[in-house]
Order: sequence, then structure tokens, then C-alpha cells
Amino acid sequence: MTEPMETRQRLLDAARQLIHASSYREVGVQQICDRAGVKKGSFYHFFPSKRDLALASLDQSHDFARDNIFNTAFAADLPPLERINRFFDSLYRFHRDIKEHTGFVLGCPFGNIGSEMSAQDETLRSKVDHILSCCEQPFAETLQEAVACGDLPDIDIEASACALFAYAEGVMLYAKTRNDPELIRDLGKRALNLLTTAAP
Amino acid sequence: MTEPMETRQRLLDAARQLIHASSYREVGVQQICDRAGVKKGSFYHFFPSKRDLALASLDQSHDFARDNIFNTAFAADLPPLERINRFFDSLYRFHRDIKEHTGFVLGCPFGNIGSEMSAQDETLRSKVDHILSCCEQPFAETLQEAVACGDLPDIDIEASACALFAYAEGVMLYAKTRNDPELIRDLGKRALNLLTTAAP
DNA sequence: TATTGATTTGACCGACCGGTCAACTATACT
DNA sequence: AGTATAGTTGACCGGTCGGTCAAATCAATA
Repeated sequence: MTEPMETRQRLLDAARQLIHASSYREVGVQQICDRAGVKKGSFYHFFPSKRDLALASLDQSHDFARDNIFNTAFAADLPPLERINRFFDSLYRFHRDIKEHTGFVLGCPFGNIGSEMSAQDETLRSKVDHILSCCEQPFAETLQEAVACGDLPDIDIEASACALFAYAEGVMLYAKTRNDPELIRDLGKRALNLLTTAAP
Repeated sequence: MTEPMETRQRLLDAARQLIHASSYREVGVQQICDRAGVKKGSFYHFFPSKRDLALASLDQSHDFARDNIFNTAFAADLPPLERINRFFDSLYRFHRDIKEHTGFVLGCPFGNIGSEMSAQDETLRSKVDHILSCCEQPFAETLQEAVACGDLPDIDIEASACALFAYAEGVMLYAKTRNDPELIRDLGKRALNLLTTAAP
């Protein structure tokens, strides 16, 4: 009934969902196993520790985000700068759908773990750190393109991409704490303002 | 040696420090009592539950932030818009000092709890929600003043204040996950860009 | 069929979790 | 002095934590 390699994947899925819905500390190994339909003794055959499972599930969340949000939002069928607006719109719809299903805005899976664990676990911190860098990349590429076609002046692309995604993280955190996904749509409209160089 | 009312305060201080340094779930009642020099049995004479202690310690963090960051950064000895830049500079120095003492950027005490607990505990969520509103208020007052004296066009003040502090939260989260307080200084320079009205 | 290695299972570990409680002490007021 | 009240203490509760392990089961191969 359950194929061999499937067990590991079920554990990853369960961990990804449960940790996103609550937090790393809140979710126990037993709870993850229950949802995955796996006995706890079997868990440690696939992962040496709860932390390793969390690291792997972060990678899975990253893959999901890239496939379902970043790649579609930053597709080249729109002028560069409009893709950034489309990203915030995708982000809005993503969190709105989650709230419809669960009753809660759950925030960013990476920001949540980063906030909870950065000061406690250097491995988790650097994993989240790396994922954030990857999230900035499509922003940077898009800005580069916008500069190339004259839609933007010659700005600091790295710093601008960083500011944009930091703003996105703040907006998601706000939406979670207010439990209101509309904030992502409303505040997202201001994202492009971050691009112009600040006053001296 | 220890005055009566002092015990409760020591518990509050210990909780505020420990929870800020790690997380709500990570910190145990026993740990808080140890740092406060209070026996665990005595804890429940002052607080009905760990959650009530956390709620009270959030108020204390709020008071601390208002006295030591907001009130000084938004003092009227500077033109309105420059106070916002000063706020981000205060924020930078605050987190830089913490990193010097602990080795870690710990992020925003409110954002941390909001991220960790908003989907798990409605009381904690709404407490953090309310504190965030209070944090927006000095921004709103300052923007109002800037509009009054002609430094700003007639913008949406509520939404602008919200965007500003959401950006601050994102920047603090980034600084924590990168464990680099300099991000607050660098990204903070772009905050005022959020003010101009977005394109239609 | 015999053997090998991957997988599964459930019992078990010590430590800790948040919280309770009855007894004890110190203080303050009559 | 007697008494009420606030504060303190340490033992204790059931439950859960992350993790271990030996034994059982399965699939594939020789």
C-alpha cells in the first residue's frame, strides 16, 4: 500500500505543513509521524534528528515556492517592473487561500523559522539565510532587466532586491500578526517605491 | 534581601530577556524562575500561567521600547521626516548593542512572538497586534506633522505608517536571520521612499 | 532456498514540560 | 499576643519531549 521511498516523502510533507502551521518547537516528532502515518521508531531510519527533517523540509518549501510563486510571478510575459507587482499579488493570493483553508494567515515558512530559530541553531539559521538569498535573486534579475531597457536608472541592484524581499517579509509578518491577508495586497503596492535611491 | 513586590518584577524581567533571546516555546517556566531566583512553586502565586507572564512581559517590552527607542527617536528636536531616519538609526544601534553582548541579532520582541504564536494563541496574537498599532502611532503623528508643514504631499497617513513599520519589521527579521545588524542601517535609508503614493 | 539489506514496529529511556498543592514562614494589623 | 494575609517552598502530577534499540518483517538477489 505504501511504496518504499514514499515514507520519507510523507514525513517531509507532514513536517512542512505542520511546521508552517505552527512552529518548529511546537511540532513534535510524534505529531509529524502521526500525520504521515509512520511509527516514530521508523522516523529515525530516514532522518537522524528532528532538526535534519526540518532542514530537508525547508528545502522542500523552497522548491514549492520557486515553482508556484516565484517562477510564475517573474515570468517574462510582463514588463520587468510589473512582475514585481505580480509577485506581491501572488503572495497575497497564496496567503489568502491558506487563510480560507485554515482560518489563519501563516506567514512565510522561511521567515517564521528564521525568526524562531536563528539565535538557537546556527545550521537552521544559515539554511534560512541561504534561502532568503535565493528569493532575492529573481528580484535582482528583474531589476537588471529593467535597468537594461531603461525603465530604471542605474540603481544598486543587490541592495534593492534585498530591500524588496525584506519588505515582503515584513508585510507577511504583519499579515500573520493581524491575521489579515489583505495587508499583503495593500502594502504590496508600495514595494516599487523602495527602488529609487534614498536622499543623501 | 528581596523586597516583596520585587519578585514579580524579577520574573517579568527574566521572562522578557529569555523570551527575546530565544522564543516562547523554547523558554520553560523553570528556566525563567532560575534566572529570577524564584522557586517554581512561587511563580504561580504571581502569574496564573506561563502565557499570562508572556502577556505581561510583552507590555514591559513595549514600555521599554517606547521609552528608549520611540520617544527619543521621534523627539521634536529634528524636522519630522528626519525623525524617521533617526528611528532606523536607533533601531540599528539597539540591535548592534545586543549582538555585541550576546553574539546574536535577536530581532523584534513583538515580531518574534507574532511570528511564532499568532496562529496558536489568539490572546497573544491580539496583544502583539495591538502593540504593533501603538508602534505605528508615532510614525503617523510625524507624517501628519510633515504634511502640515509642507514637507510631504497629502498622502494616506495611516497606510504609510503601517508600511513603514512593516518595513522595519522585515528589516529586523532580515538582520536576525543574517545575524548582521548593519542591514538595519543600510536598508533603513530606503524607508522614506515608501511614502510617495504608488503608481495607479 | 538461503542470505542480505532495507524497512517497520513497539517498547523503552531519562529529561523536561506546565501546573498543582499542602505545608510553612514572614509580615502586618487588631 | 493572636490572627489574618501575603509570600515561599519543595515535593509531586500526568503528559510529552527527542531519541534509542532489538527484534520482526519485507523484498530482492544469489
